[in-house]
Amino acid sequence: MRKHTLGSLTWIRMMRFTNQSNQLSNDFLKHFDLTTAQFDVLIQIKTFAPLTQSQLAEKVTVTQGGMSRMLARLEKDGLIERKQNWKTKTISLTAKGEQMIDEATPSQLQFQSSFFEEVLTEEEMKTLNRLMAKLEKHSREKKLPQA
Amino acid sequence: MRKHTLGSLTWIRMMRFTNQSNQLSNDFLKHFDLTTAQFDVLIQIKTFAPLTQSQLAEKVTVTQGGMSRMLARLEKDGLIERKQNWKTKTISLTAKGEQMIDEATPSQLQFQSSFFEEVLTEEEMKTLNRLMAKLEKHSREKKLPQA
DNA sequence: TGACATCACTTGCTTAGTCAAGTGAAAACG
DNA sequence: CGTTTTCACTTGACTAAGCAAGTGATGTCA
Repeated sequence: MRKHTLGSLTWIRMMRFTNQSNQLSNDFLKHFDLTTAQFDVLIQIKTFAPLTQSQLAEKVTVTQGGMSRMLARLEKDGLIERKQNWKTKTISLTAKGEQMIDEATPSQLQFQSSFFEEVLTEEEMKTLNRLMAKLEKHSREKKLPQA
Repeated sequence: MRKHTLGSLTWIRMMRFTNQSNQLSNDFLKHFDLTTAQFDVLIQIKTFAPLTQSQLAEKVTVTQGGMSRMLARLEKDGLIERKQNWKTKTISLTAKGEQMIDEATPSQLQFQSSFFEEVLTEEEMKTLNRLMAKLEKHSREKKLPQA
């Protein structure tokens, strides 16, 4: 028992790390009345608007149902608008949403980076980024049925 | 705008990757009627029992409230037992829980490893593990008030 | 034109987790 | 002995997400 392979060890560590840093991030974003998940969605909208819910869901790797609820909350808070447009709903930021994300972005990106910059060397960060790119791509492909 | 630093890019990638692989893991564990979160908790109990709820919560980086609920579910499913023991509750696996975790562990660890082994070289995996160890330790320290 | 299929989104039910207020037993103080 | 603190845990209200069934508008085909 306990065949803790290198991979499973790394996996646990990564889970714990993302968990911790996500909580810290939520904490940090409280100034702006945002959560990490909301920030992520808003930044995608800002960057890629106009787009539909399904496109957005795909970008942040969430199900359509999850996205539907998330957007309902953001709409209730007045950060985004959804317009029924032919068969789909087109999503865009409201002025308030725009302002919010612009305000939060610089410090939030800085905050995210700090998790890495405070412990790793420039070289290590590049390596890590490269490895994560590989891993992410692979898991994404694995997720798709059999495309 | 869009000062996407190296760190923030890496962060997003890691988030997406853990998200994806977590879902795949949940999918995989469905054979055993378990979720990733439950598997994680059970394995900790198996390894460190007997222990209290707060100790367990600390190990899997969850709040006490979260742990209370998690254990309530596991108890309802008959996988663990909680005994009021002086002031604290002592947690242990039932026979059913023990059997479940023993059955699931080898393939689940193998599955977790596969995310890495299928894309990275031995050398890269070692590097990644080392970097994650650093990062995890750091974020853990950051999380504690000011200890 | 009417029956059916498809598509984009919503919703009920569930797991998982957060925070903060609440509870109940034991300890410590006076 | 009674009051107050402390501790370990629970619980209510909430965000976030998954799956699967449901809805409603649009397209297709006989």
